[in-house]
Amino acid sequence: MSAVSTPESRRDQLLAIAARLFAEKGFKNTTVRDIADAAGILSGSLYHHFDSKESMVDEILSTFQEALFAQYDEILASDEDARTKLERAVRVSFEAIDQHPFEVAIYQNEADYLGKFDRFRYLADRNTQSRQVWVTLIEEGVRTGVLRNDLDVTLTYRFIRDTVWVAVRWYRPGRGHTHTEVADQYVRILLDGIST
Amino acid sequence: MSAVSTPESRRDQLLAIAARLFAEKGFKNTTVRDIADAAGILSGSLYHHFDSKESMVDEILSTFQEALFAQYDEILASDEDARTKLERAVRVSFEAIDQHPFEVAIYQNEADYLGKFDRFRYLADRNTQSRQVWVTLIEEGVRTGVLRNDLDVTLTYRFIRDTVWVAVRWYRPGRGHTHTEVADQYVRILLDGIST
DNA sequence: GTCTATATAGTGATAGAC
DNA sequence: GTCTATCACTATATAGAC
Repeated sequence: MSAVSTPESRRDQLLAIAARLFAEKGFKNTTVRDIADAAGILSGSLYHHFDSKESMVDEILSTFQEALFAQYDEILASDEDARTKLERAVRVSFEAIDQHPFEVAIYQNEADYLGKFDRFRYLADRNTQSRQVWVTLIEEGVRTGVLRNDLDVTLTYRFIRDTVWVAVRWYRPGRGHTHTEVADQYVRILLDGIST
Repeated sequence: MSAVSTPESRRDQLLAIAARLFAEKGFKNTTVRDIADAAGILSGSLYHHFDSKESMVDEILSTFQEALFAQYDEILASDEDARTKLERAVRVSFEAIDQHPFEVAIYQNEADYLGKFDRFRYLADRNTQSRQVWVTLIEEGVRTGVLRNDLDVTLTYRFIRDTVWVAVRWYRPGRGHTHTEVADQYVRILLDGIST
């Protein structure tokens, strides 16, 4: 069992199945029986692996976010110019949509609602952290003169954040454009606009 | 069915309450008891006004979409230049977010899932119609030289559509910016980009 | 137009056998 | 690791009284 080829544990298989269903139908619309059916077992058997349905979505979201924010931290800490860092942050996000579409979709669709409960408080915290990442990069860009100085920073932050993540609604890995091509176009529009 | 000047019917009051809850908590997360509680009645009493919870969201969405698409049709039919029409379409959308935030939020959050059921097939039809509106305007812009001719039309359509509607996630009427100010900034970024 | 009372079905979760 | 069997609870919806 080498590190690279270790077969996915049963637990991880079940989590992957649940993630797909949560993303496609929504957390509340997905029953534990749906998950068990898709896995070819009975619903009671799921509770050998997980405490609750809530635990499943919790593990899916927290695992994904940990990996994503490690990437943002790396970019923030780098000594590249602001425009490059902003571009990299956008590209990392599109890569996440490509490689973890279900996790991104679940976060986009459920975080607002789930974040209200104590157990999912970390979702709101991550949201704040994400805001800091983007705002830092935008302010640095304005300060160093690579971005327009008449930008409303908060509005621009929301524009970028939403613009990037909302692509999870239509982007499908391996269909049409690659995530790199999509990121190219998005960065181009974002930086230079669509007009002549 | 009520005339323009008559006070809001009980039915409309209940629909407004349901719309707020569906937008805030999601359709599935909102129970008929939640709606009845918020209205100060018991859940059974709701069924004097509506067939089902599904009928409620159906009426909310179809009524809203009818009004919205009438506005798009008017823009498409006008003889202004492509850039003006595109701007107007963006502004009409932000106005909808301002005046019907709950309806827009419900559509954004639930249309993908609901659209799979026969009863809500019109949601998918409206989606196609919306695509035609934006693509028509973009292609006219490229043809008349007011938009860059290296744009991927489909990608640009998705960019604009998503960019506009996703604002419903954070925009709150009467707080911070007006919908006109937000539209100004969005149009500016969309057309000219954020870089110097 | 609302309430009382209740039918009916679904849904998350548990205990113990295999 | 999964199944059998089932519990407790929640949810939509109905019928008839007021």
